[in-house]
Amino acid sequence: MMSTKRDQIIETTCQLMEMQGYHATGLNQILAESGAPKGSLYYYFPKGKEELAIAAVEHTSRAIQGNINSVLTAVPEPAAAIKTFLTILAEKVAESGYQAGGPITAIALESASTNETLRETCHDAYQSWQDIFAQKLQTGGYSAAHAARLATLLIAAIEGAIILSRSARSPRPLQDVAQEIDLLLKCTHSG
Amino acid sequence: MMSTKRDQIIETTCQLMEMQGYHATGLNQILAESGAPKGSLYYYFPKGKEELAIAAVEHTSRAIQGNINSVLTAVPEPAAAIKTFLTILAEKVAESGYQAGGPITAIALESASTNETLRETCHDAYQSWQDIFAQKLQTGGYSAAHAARLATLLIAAIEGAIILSRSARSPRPLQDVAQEIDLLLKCTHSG
DNA sequence: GTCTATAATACGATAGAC
DNA sequence: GTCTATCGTATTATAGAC
Repeated sequence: MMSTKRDQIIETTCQLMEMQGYHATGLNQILAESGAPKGSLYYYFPKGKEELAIAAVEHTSRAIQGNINSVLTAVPEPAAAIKTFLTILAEKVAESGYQAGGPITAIALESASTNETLRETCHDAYQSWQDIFAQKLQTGGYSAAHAARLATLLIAAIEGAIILSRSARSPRPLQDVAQEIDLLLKCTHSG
Repeated sequence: MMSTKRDQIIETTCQLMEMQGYHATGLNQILAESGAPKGSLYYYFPKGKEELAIAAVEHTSRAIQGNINSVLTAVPEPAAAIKTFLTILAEKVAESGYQAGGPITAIALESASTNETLRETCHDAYQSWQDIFAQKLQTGGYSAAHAARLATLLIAAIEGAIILSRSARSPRPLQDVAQEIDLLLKCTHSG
């Protein structure tokens, strides 16, 4: 059977690392908030904190893939679909009290120069999201190369705007980015 | 006299937090690499790690303000100036072995939900860079409001692209973002 | 499989000699 | 002002009962 306690530990890890980052989040804190004892943690994740963080990144990556897919399939036109996605994202971040944004960016930054395994796991997550956006943009008439570049800008702008909105405690950066991205997509349509 | 040892401590802090983030960087490591003893650190920064991190963020903020200003004053046309800035940035990040990118983003993420003082210090840094870009864009014919939105996108895209390039260990994300931003600025020129 | 107690180590911060 | 030794408390990880 699929262990529910394992999932609880992973989700708690996601929440805490989202707010505090990788190194600031202690195993004891994860255990306390998830209600699991230390023995369980090392039973499910024998390699300890790194293995747990990898599971958290992969869990978040899949969840966001689902979010992106559901919006992009619901709205046919690429520019409108991306605008919708960004609008929803801005609302989610604001509603969370500017704590949402996912644990991946924090983990990516803290591990980029110090932990190859975590770095690659984060890179894979970004790549998976970019691929989804790039494929959608191609249906709007962009070449494969141009769609890939636009998707990269999109991921970069989203990650950056989340950081700016959290630092400013304001939805404005996310909203401004949404508006300018929309402008870019309309300008370069089938370019 | 202006203490050189104080500056050494600050610069070492910038370098280490740039690679590892705030919580992963220990005071002992900063002391070891800067050659300063623990007593000196608490003499110059009586409030400890937080005060030191604030000094590091402000130091980096001013340095980057200088970088932006020097490029934007050297190149008259806004779109060309921004393209030049992004190209230089991509080279710097690659040359550093994908370790550069500044300590601010890592500190911003780790402190956004847990430390108001650090959060505001990071926000001020982002705001100062945005203001410089926005002012330059206004000279290119954009309205104040549109210039501000574009500058926000610019900062967001740059911060995000640095994270993507570091995670991918490739200059491509930064280069792709530079190209698409250039396209956007040419599309919407005096729009 | 599940849990507790504890080991080994690193942290930030402080006290006090010089 | 400059430095060292140390305190108290976190951390990750492990050992071993049940």
